[in-house]
This record gives sequence, C-alpha cells and structure tokens, in this order.
Amino acid sequence: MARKRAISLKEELEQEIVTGQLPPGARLEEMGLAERFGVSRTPVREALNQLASIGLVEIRPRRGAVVAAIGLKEMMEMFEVMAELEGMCGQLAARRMNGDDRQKLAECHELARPFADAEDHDGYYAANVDFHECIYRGSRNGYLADQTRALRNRLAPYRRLQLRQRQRLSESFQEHSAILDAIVQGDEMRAKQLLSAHVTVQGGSFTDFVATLPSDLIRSSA
Amino acid sequence: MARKRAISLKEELEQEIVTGQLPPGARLEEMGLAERFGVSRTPVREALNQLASIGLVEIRPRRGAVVAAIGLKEMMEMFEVMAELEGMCGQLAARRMNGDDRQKLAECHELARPFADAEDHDGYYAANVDFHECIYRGSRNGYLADQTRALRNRLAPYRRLQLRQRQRLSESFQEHSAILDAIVQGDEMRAKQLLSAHVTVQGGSFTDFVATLPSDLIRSSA
DNA sequence: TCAAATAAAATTGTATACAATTTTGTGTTT
DNA sequence: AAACACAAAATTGTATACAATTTTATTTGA
Repeated sequence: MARKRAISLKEELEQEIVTGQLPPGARLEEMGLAERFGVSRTPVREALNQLASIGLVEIRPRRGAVVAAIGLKEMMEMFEVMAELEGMCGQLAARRMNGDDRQKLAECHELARPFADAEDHDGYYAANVDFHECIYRGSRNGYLADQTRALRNRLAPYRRLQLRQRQRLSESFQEHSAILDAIVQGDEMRAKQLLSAHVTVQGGSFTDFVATLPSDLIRSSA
Repeated sequence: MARKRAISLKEELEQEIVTGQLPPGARLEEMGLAERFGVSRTPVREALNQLASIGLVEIRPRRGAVVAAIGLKEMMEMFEVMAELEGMCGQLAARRMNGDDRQKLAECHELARPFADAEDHDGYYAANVDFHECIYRGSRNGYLADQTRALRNRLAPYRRLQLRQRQRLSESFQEHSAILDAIVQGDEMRAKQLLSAHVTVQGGSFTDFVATLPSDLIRSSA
C-alpha cells in the first residue's frame, strides 16, 4: 500500500457512485465510511473533498456530504459541454491518429459488436467506455482527455439509464460505426459532428430520456 | 466568519497564485502556511487539496505541495481546450443574448478603451476579464461558464505575460471590437471563430510567447 | 392532538498528537 | 576531495480529542 489511503478511498467511492451503487442523494456520513473502510475520519474527509471537487459529491457546510444530484437545467448544460468536448476529441483524433491508432480503434469497435447483438447492457457499457477512451487518447491532448473523461464520469449515473432505453444499444453501435469511418478517413468535421450528436440527447428523444429518469435522481429545486 | 476557515484560505491562496505573488514552483509548506494564517494544519491541508483539484497546486505524495508549474506540452494542450471553450461561449452568447445583454457587452467593451489607449496593462487586464465574463454569462450555460473561468484562472499566470508583449494590448482591443460586432449581429460561427482565435497563441506568435516566458515558470521535464 | 420550546444526541470543523517517510547533514572511507 | 552510509531533523499522512453547530427527541402548553 504505497499510495495514500485517501486516494484508494476516493477511487472506491467514485466507482460506487459512477456505477450507481451509491445513488444520487445518498448521504455520506464520515464516521460510517471511516468504520466501513477501517480508517479514521481524516482520510475520509480528504476523499470526500476530492470527490466534491470533481462534482460527484456535494458538501453542505456543517450539514454533511451527499452524492451529488444534478438538477435538470444543470444536466442539460453539462450535456451541452460534453457534446462539444467529445466532438473536439473526435476532430483531433481524425487529424492526429496514426495508422496503428486507427487500427486499434477499429478493433475496439468490433469488440463491442457481440454485446450489442446480445443486448448485454453491462457488457456494452464497458466496451463503449473503451471505444471512447481510445478516441480520447487519439486526440493527443492529455488535458482534453482528462476533462472529457471527468465530465463523462460525472454524467455516468444518468447516461447509464439513457443506454437502457429500448433500441438505444444498437443505435449506439451503428453511430460508432459511422464515427469510426469518419476518423479512419480523416474527415475531421464529420467526426466532430457525429461524436457531438452521439453524446447529445437531442430533440424529442431528450424529453423521453428525462421521462425515464427516476424522479428522485433529479434535484427538484433550483 | 460564517464560512469554513478552509474556504477563505483556499480563496486567498488562489488569489496569490493567480496574481503571481506565489509563482509556479513555489513550495507550500503546511506548517508555514498554518502559522501565517493563524490556523492549524487541518484547514490548510483541505485548502491545498482543493487547489490541487483545480490544478493550481501540485501535491506529490509525502513530498509536499508546490504551486503547479505547467509543462510546455501541457500548456499547449490547455490553450487548445481553452480556445474551444471560449469559442463555444461566444457561439452560445451570439445565439442567446438578449438586447440588454448585447447592450451591456458593448458598454463593457467601451470601458476597456481608455486602458488600451493608455497602455495600462493592469487596468486592461481587469477590464478584459470583465468583457469575457460578460460573454460567459451570455452563453446561458452556468456549467460552461464555470469550466471556462476555471481554465482561464489556471492559465492566468501565463496569459498575463502574454498580454505584456508589445502591441498585444491594442491588438486585443481590436479583436474585442470584432467579437462584439459578431455577437451583436448574432453571427454564431463568426463569434466562435473570432473568440477561439483571440485566446489562441497561434503560429509564429506562439513561439514568441514561449520565448518571453521566464524559463523557471516552465517545468523542464515531461 | 398538535405545535413550540428545550434538551440530548449526533455530526461536522478544527486542533493536537503520533507514526511513517523523506530530506538534510555529518562523518567515514576510498 | 568525492562518494557513500548512517543519523538526525523536518515534513507529510493518519488518528484521536475537543469545540461548535445541526439534527433529533422529549416535554410542555394551548
């Protein structure tokens, strides 16, 4: 255990939040977490602060920490930014990826096919992450990759539900095909546009998306 | 003093870093800061963690905290993202600002003129921040505004030097004029393109910019 | 029975104490 | 004189103790 205890804590909690084990709104009591992980409150507090800084946890002064619940307005704002960042990743990837990168991306895409065919949501979700991660790396901009990944993680609890919508799985796979094609051909603008649209829940389907969200996941006020 | 002590600490330190009082690379010793601000190490550590999370401070495990020094590669990456975010703010502002907003932006622009004429760098710097802040608000996307502002602050120590370059002041003002025009006319794409270029240090001038940086501000390795 | 007030409990924020690791300085050896 | 080894000092990471605030429970009054 070379690393700080607080870092492991942060990663474990982040995982539980992103996967939905700890749903938005859940209280995060310092003593409880300390006991559960077998440490004192100090590293727990540090982990909670770090999670708060990336927006996964909300700390209300003197009133404890909860898993951040995103308001509807804020969620739309975040999706808007996400679309731009993902699009930018795609644009740069189309411009900068070398032959190997493009090959790897194609392989990565193929790996997702069986999950899409089998309607295996969890499996596809993981493969989907790999595909996008591959594009992030291809952008050759580590900072951009970090920012995009962070935003993706923050929206993960909600995007997961989005993917569960009927038909969304094979739709997603087909969109990936088009994105792959654009990147392989080096068509920057098309890659950008396609990726942007891919992560956007647009038009009428956004209403559908919101309608599928359990109401307790969305912060009512503000 | 209703707020947490740690929050005030974070803000004070952030100010000192952004203004360059604490230059990149400066060591931030917990005991020293604690004594200086008259608190214990606990809130100091919390503040340092928060600053680390927004990238202003680098914490190396067991080896202390320093004001983050950005490597050349990382700086270029951040400028690339900054250009996209600022461009997006401009695009959305051109689309969404109402009459009042456009009026206010024009006034804000005029306020900067005397500083540009007088070559008052500090004065112009402040007016410049206001102008861009006005555009952020006009985007009607609070999350985007927060992200763009954060990145701007992180690059502030370096941008400040950039503005000091000869002629850059009046150039900047003229660019603002064109941006204002595009936004007032609601020309989204032009606003986006102009703002993007405005914050980019492009082509040969980027080399000039790097050349003007004191070498100790740039992390040599990696 | 319900509401307000007050007391008790629980929880967070800060301070201090202790443990572990890194850094620094000194002395010895080649 | 330079380099390595070891010891001492300093600094960070974690645990515990205390203070302050909030939340919950209980009691009292209408």
